[in-house]
Amino acid sequence: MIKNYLQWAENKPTQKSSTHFNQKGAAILATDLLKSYFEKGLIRQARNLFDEMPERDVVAWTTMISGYTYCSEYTHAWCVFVDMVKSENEPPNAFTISSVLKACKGMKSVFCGGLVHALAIKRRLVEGFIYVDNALMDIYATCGVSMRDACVVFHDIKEKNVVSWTTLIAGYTHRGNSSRALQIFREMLLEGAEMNPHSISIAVRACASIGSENLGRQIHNAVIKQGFESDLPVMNSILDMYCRCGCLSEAKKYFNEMSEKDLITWNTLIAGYERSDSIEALFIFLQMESDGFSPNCFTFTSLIAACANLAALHCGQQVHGGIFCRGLNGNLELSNALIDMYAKCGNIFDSHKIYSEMSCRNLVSWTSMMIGYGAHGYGKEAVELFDEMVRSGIRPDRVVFMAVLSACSHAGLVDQGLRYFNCMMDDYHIKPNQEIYGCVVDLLGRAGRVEEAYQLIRSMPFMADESVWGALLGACKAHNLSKLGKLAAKKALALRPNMVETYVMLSNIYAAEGEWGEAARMRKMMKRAGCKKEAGRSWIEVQNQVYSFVVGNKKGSHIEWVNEVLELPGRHMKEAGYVPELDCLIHDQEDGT
DNA sequence: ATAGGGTTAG
Repeated sequence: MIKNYLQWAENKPTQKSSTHFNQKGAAILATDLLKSYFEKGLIRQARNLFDEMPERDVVAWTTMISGYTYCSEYTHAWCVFVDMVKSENEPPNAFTISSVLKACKGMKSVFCGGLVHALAIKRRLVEGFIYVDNALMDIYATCGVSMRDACVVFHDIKEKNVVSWTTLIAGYTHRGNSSRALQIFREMLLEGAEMNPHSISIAVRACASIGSENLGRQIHNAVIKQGFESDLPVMNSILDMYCRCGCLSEAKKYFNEMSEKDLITWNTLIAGYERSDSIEALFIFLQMESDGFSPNCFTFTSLIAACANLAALHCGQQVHGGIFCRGLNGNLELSNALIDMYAKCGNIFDSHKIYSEMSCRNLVSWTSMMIGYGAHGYGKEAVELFDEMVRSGIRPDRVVFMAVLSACSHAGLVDQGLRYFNCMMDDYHIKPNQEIYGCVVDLLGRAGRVEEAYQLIRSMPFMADESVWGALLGACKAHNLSKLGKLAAKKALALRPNMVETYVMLSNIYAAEGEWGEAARMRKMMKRAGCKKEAGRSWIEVQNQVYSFVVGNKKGSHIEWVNEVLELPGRHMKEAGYVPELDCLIHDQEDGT
């Protein structure tokens, strides 16, 4: 190996005029070669060369550490650093420290980061060595328990630069504290630090995650003014911001104007459309493929979610096939999306199959499976899964409590559900939000414990919103409690006067009591509030086509045989002795919906 | 000759 590089070195003209190699020149050339080996992914060759080098100076050691890190071999990088410190010949310099800190970040080891920090203090390589200070901030911000240590380092930096600010902002954003991140972004501008593409893209991401369209637009204007429109990460984050703020047509406009696009650009737009127009998301994917891009895990996750939203089982299965072909089926997020898709398409067994074949799971995996079970009426299974999850050492969050509570509600496991509600507050100190209260009201209400549900609302530490009152209203309607029902409906309407369902329900309560005048008055109020009831729409997939239909749908090319299919469950229900309860039907409006 | 922060997935 060493012969190789000497041969190579001899053929390469040196910048220096010296005609022969001294040791120093050879070492420099060896380090050069070391670097280019890593850049080509030739890790083995780099290691052999390093092992054969007679003199290894601090630069060579540092090149090894950053080379391994470049190739994502973080543990190897760390081992080189340990060997270097042990050998005591070449003490690490600021370059070494910042390189090895990046390796610590790759290992997600704040412990190793702390050791390096201690060594850096001992060798007086902190405060004033901006690369070291910024790298320290970065490891504490990304891997620390909180932002505290990162802040301590930040405040001790006398001359902060854009990188210091950006690292701090990114730390808060990635931890989900985007408003703090944006505060710091403002502070940065006030202190006179100039924004650059890096700081802009993280600030825009923060805007996107809290839906701050206003600030997002301001930053977009600044981007145009300063000519950063050609920077891909910047434009991708702006695209994402418009998507998350619900400005899809604008997002598409800027997408079309982009001269250069990468896979992330396409993925961002597909994910944006998936949330509100899943069919369009699938069309954009087809365009993406004809543009020569191949899908990755991110693309597939959005496509699977789109199929889930559309309840398009066949399409979802085809996408699943594509995932398999590319060997992407081990991806955690993708598996989570598949669990959800199969459950939403009515195929709970395939959902469970994906779940059970996963080699590692996160909170989302468990939650998706529980939501699936709950929606299919498998309350007991959801409850068992929840207990198993807690036993396996995963700490539940509000979303998974929501999943298990809603499963209990649908399966009529009232006391079980109430136990989880109390456990959430007492053992995990999670404060219930509107959604959780709504779920518990629903849980009590379905079981006929409507008075208890009302008392729960009265005991809430904040004002119940229209969805909580709506849950109570539903319970009142199911159990014919007209007095409390009227109260719930009025409360809900006071909070959201344009909720059609509430008017219809209230009107129906009056109608059921024979108070036709009041019932008609509600209808008029509803018209005045300018709202119209969306017809309840159902859909069915037959032979790779999704058909949607409403009650009383008569014309259409395919509706006749869809109706035929639909008669089957009706017949089964009749055979089982089911008698429809006619006074529960929502009274039709004049326009026939 | 060796070191930096940014974009997509519930």
